[in-house]
Amino acid sequence: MKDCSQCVVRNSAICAALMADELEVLGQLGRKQRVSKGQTLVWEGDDSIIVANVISGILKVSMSISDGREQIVGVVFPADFIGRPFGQKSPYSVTALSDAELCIFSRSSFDAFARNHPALEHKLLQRTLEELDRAREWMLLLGKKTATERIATLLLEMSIRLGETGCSVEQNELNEFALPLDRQQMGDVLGLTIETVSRQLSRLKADGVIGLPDRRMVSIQDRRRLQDLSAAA
Amino acid sequence: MKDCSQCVVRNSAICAALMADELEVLGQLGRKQRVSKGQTLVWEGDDSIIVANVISGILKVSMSISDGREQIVGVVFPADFIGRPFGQKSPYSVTALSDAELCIFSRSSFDAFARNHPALEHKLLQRTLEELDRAREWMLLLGKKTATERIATLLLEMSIRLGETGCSVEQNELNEFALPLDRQQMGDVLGLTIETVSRQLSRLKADGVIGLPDRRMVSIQDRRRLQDLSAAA
DNA sequence: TGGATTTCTTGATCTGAATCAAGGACGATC
DNA sequence: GATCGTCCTTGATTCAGATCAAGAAATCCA
Repeated sequence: MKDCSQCVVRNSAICAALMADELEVLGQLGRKQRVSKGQTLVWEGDDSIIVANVISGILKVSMSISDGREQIVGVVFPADFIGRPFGQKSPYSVTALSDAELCIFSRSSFDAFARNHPALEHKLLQRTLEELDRAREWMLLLGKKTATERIATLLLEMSIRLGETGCSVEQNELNEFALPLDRQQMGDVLGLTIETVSRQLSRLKADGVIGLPDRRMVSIQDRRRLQDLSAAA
Repeated sequence: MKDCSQCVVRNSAICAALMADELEVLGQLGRKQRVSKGQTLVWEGDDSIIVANVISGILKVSMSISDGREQIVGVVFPADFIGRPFGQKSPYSVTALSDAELCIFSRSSFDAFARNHPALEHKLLQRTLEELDRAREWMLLLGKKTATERIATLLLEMSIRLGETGCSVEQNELNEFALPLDRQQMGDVLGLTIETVSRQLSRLKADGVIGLPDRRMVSIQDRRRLQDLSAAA
């Protein structure tokens, strides 16, 4: 890698744990790579060869059953970490939902570097704990929420996560944003079919809770109502 | 704590990362405590005050919606770690499903100790990554599997996790075991109602796939068939 | 510019699991 | 060993969301 110090996610990715000199060493291990929309970086069940930081773009983490049923188990944003460190196999696939830029490491070299840099491992631990919290929150959604509640929860979550800028501190909930997911993918995140997703969105629009300027764009018109509908704890 | 070196989970809990002298220091920070079945140690939304290692017994990790709907998002076994380190609030509750023995630490003192003991944090990271894998596996179950598939998956998972003895290496799948969950709790893990759980179990029994000697006991009579029914990847 | 393709919406119908409603079996207590 | 309370099973019915089936609206590209 040329120059990590100039990286846009330098202060928000796990690299923020490192001093300039350490960062340079890590930089030697990684390479910047562009991936295009639809490309799969890691395949479920394969050996865990690579891990990466996301510089730009959005990716999905998914698991599936042999007959083709697929569940999206995570959506990854810039500054997030992807891949399965410290494990032989990757239990899930990682696929780009948009064109994306990554900073890729071989898992083995990343593992070795991390083991010698406790501050980096600490950041990774914090991120993994947050990811686990999010996964469990989603288990509640998948196990117990109705279709309307699921859609409302997803829209609010997206408005928050898309609003977290690279500058980690600032975070503003967006009231208008482009969904990084198509209808099918929304269904795969929510455990619903594409038709149910479409119907629920139409109803929220008809009720004046949201606007749908075009296929991908959502505007939140009544956030309070959306929050009530989301059945938050 | 009196003597960690004699602890039954000394070599399988995260403490296995520590040398004898470090273990003694950690031991000073913790206290052994018995909790009885039904007792809740951590409440969803409260400040994260304590973390603990499980010495014996089984506990549940759960999240709920204000109207009372509850999802069990984790089942915790001996040698596992509970609580939310490095975070202000606990997003979930932890409740004993059986009488249990714990080795409890105040979160702040545990956090401080862990930050100075990278090997311990590394173990914790590994465990958290495994827990995340399990949570995602369960998201697939909750989002995409049928009632029969869910029950089959749970029975197989229980036969494996209950078969992991304290001596981390050895692990044998049990063909007869006592469920640590009642029917309602099975429903809360699987995103099903108690009636559906009961019906599915009755059907598996009628089909000769399992036996149900009494309320809590399960015997697996045709593991291959149960595996097929579980819709594993 | 105009078809072809993909993606999304809407309607009609079906179905798996939820809900409603009894009973039955077990364990505890006296 | 009768009585109570809890937990579990089974049956009848309902319903939310899946499935099946067209169309409509974007997007692609030739």
